[in-house]
Parts: sequence; C-alpha cells; structure tokens
Amino acid sequence: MSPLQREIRQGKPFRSRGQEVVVALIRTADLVRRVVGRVLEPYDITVQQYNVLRILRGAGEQGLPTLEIGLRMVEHAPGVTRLLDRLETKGLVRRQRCPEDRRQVLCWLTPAGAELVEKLDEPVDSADAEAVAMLGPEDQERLLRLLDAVRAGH
Amino acid sequence: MSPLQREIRQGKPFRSRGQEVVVALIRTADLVRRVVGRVLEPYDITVQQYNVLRILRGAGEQGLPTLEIGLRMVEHAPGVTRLLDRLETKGLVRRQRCPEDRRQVLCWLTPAGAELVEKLDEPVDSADAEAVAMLGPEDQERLLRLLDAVRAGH
DNA sequence: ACAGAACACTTGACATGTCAACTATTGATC
DNA sequence: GATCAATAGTTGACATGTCAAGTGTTCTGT
Repeated sequence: MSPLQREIRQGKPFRSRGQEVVVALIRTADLVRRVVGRVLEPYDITVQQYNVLRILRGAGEQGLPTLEIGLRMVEHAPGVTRLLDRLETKGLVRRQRCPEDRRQVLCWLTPAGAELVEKLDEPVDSADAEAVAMLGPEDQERLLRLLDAVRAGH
Repeated sequence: MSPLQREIRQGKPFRSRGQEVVVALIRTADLVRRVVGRVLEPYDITVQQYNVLRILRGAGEQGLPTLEIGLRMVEHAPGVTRLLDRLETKGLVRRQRCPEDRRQVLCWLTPAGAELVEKLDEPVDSADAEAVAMLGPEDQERLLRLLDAVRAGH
C-alpha cells in the first residue's frame, strides 16, 4: 500500500497513477502552505497578504497596477482588490489612480509595509528551507524540475 | 533565469532553493486543482464536495462520523460540517446522530450521491491523467516519491 | 455516583477564491 | 468625432479555510 493510500485511509488503491500524483501534489502543497503560514501568524498577515507585499517590494518606486499583481499571483482580480483593501487598512500599502491611464490603480508599499516585509525575509526563508529540508539538494532540484514541467504543460 | 522566476516576473533570483521549491509546489498544486475543478463544474459540485462524496463511497454501508471525514481530507471540523450541510441540501448525503455514541454524527451517500460519484469516475480520472500527462510514467513515479518524502518529514 | 476532563461537533467571525454583473476609461473605427 | 469594443477595477453572492467559543455526550477518577 502506498504511503498516500495509508494517509487517506482508503482501502481501495488509486484508480490511476495520475490520480495518485494529483492527490499527493495537492495534499503536499496544502501542508507546506500551512507550515509557512504559521510563521506569518505572529505578524497578523496571511500568506496571500505576504505575497502581495513581496511582489510590491519587487516593483519598487514605480508601483504596480492591481491586475499586474494578480497576474504574478495567478489570482483573479476580485481577490486582489479585497486583499489590497485589507493591506491598505493595515497601513502597509498605498493606492492611487494612475494619472496617465485613469483606469489603472497603482499600488506601493508604505514605509511600514517595506519594513515588515524586510523583517519577514529571514523567518520566511527559514520556514521555506525547513519545509523541504528532508530532501537533499539534488532531490530539491529534481522536484523543482518536475514541478516546472507540470506547469509548462498547461 | 529559472522558469518560475520568469512566471512570476521577478527580477531578483530566489533567496534560497527551498523558497523556490515551496513556491513551485504551491503554484503547481493550485494549477492542477483548477484543472480538475473545471471537470466538476458542469455537475455543480466543487473539488472539496467531490472529495467528500468519494470518501463516503469508500466508507460504504456503515457510514463515517464527521471528524473522520475531516481527517481524510486534512481539513478542520468547521469546514466539514458546512461542506456536509451543502451536500445534504443537494440531496447527495444523509446524516444521522449515532445511537451508540450520541456525540457523533454519521454520514452516508444517498442513492443520488452514489450515482453522481460513479458517473464522475471516468471524467475525473481523465482530468487527473491529463493534468500530469506531460510527465512520463517514470517521472510521475519520481514526483510521487519526492512528494511522499516531503509529507513524511512533517 | 458525581465532578471535571475529554470528545465530537456546531456556530460565528473573518480571509480568501470564484463567477457574474457593473462602472469608468481608453482605444479603435467608420 | 461619435459610437462601440476592449480594459481595469469594483461590487455582490456564495463556497471554503481558519480560529475561537459554545453545546451536548461520554469517560475518568475518586
């Protein structure tokens, strides 16, 4: 019996290898997401919120329009709008309608947001490293290549 | 530049290999989840609801208590209760307080639920297979083992 | 047998993900 | 240069995920 089969207490074997891979992928990602999420808890931000902060740091001075943030997160516009609403309320993000194209809304980190994301670099790095530490460097490399291949096929 | 780095339009390289693996894992799982979810859309149930139906089919006649369903899904109790609420409303699941231990609530598929989950076997299998079809059988095996190892390390 | 801990949920509050519909701008065309 | 399509976002409705607190039930120890 496969480890995964035991995990989900299923008597029947998986109907196909593909099915088992898909279930393993989703369960593993959920697990890792929770591990990283726990690091952010004390700072009162969620994984998605941290993601936005990190993306905005990458954008720097010129800021980023709302939808561009969504693109980098594979997330739809409605979610991004509300994510930004909360970050703005917390004083971590600043928004302003773009003068050149008034349809767009540009977003930046506030100084507080920049400070927070800097402070989180080290703990998040550690959590990420720990989350996959049971794999050696070569296995991490292998896993990464396999995952890249799956995404490339879509 | 790594494929992932290009995907998320980040100029900076990842701060660590672990970070890149974690991001790849989460993004790949989200993608696969959406691919499978699209198959279920026409039947008006979500991936999580389908999951519950599949678990209940595995349980058969004797049914399953609510929390046991949650265990098999890695999900907390509150979510399971409400998931079951909706499935019951749709007439796919039946619930009844267990006479032996009145704290528990046992759950079964209704005939309609059983029929639906049977009908979904084939399309879901195909979607799962397609989702990882770009990997050959040996690579699927390799990916599966690496994911199992990550989960085992927690 | 009775008090208190442990258990199995349930409910409420809030963050997020998804879709559809709507608003405001901008661009494209005749 | 007025009209219509395309863009960029926002808003509403609903499914789900998380935590904390509340409700019955059962178990444990004395």
